[in-house]
Amino acid sequence: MSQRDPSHVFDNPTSKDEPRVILHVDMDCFYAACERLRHPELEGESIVVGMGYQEGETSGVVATASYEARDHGVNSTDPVEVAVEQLPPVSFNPDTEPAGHYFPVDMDYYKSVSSDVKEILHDEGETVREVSVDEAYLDASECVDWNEVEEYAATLKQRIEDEVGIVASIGVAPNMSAAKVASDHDKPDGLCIVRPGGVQEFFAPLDLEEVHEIGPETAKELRELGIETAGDLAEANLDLLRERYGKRGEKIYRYARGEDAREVTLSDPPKSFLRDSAFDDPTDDVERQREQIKTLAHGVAQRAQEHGAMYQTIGIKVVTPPFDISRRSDSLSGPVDDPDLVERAALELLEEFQGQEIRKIGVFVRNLDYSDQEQADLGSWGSKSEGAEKSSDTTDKSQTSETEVETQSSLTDF
DNA sequence: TCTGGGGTCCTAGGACCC
DNA sequence: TCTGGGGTCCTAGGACCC
Repeated sequence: MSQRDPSHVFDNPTSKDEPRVILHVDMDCFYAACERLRHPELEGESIVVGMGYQEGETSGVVATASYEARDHGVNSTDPVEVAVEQLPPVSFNPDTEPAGHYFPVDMDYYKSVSSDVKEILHDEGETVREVSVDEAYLDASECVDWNEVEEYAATLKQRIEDEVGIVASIGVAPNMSAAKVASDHDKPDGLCIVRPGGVQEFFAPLDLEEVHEIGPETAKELRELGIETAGDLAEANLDLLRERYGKRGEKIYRYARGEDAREVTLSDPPKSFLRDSAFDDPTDDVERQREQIKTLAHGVAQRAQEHGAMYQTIGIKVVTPPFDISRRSDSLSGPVDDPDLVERAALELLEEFQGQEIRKIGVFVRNLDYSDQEQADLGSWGSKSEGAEKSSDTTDKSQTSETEVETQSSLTDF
């Protein structure tokens, strides 16, 4: 874009006559495909990858099920306990039929496979936005014409299969939202092209949930208003949608009409980090809760460190039965990198939940800072600390260590 | 089927400042 | 002492995505 003719400098780059060529690349059953990649003997077999699952146990939920496993009734987010009833693990009894091969999630490995794929994408496209480990957008407007799109996308798909060994579904459209829906449309092993003139027609018959950013809640509400399909939504009253859903109302309206002006940009650095984990059973045991918090606090601090991020806000997420999510957080006067402080702060925030049964617990940091400026003075930590010292906390950074000692005691005294 | 471990954005309301 | 209108920052919760 920097090469544009200077006389066009006042043009809106998104409203140029030439429709953009946007691809959405989505790997099929990615975790299962990765396991198959390193276990080629499992070709054609049912594979289930479980989060929180451990060999020989039935804890956790299904992260990904291969299509063979889906044919036996195993789906994403099913508890492993339920999945094994449909499809017993081979390890339980090698003679049962049908049977599935169960694996715990191995993110490091999946990330390494993913980066091989992303390398090809960067090689083929101009701008690549990596959305998650198994998904990315490409803007190919400058390197391909709409009448060569099919060949371009097919080549990309083939390269991924040949060079990495896994199958991706690709959607091509003049904007991101349509490309995303298209990649899903012919899964698995899909290649779906929605040409500039055909976007509205493509969207009209779709189910509400297929529109980006419409989940079960919104879909239910919309149906109560008599809106059943994307086509209905495209013709709904925009003012009413705005009134009811704010900015999102307009977004889903535009998406349903096949309109999306977002540009494909490089991914932003993370804005928050979270480590959370569920108890096997909800527990009100304070010691267990505190131990969990300590582990998670150091885990999240380490993750921030690995990303070179300092944090200004520390918080906890608490899930109590049936599934009520609460968050509590506190902010500092400036960004820090201090795992022990994360632990102390998280433990203090946990006190509010004393005596309550907790099903799941997490520690997060937010308000990230990726520059390596000096750590902020810690003296003003916590909105609950007495206001008296507040006036002294902006002055001299050389006093940090002294102030930190004070802070430490104020955090443990309650 | 009650629910794993990550993330994002938006909104509402309170505190505080001028 | 009572008061208006506006801005900014922060927290908490909801909904969504993978």
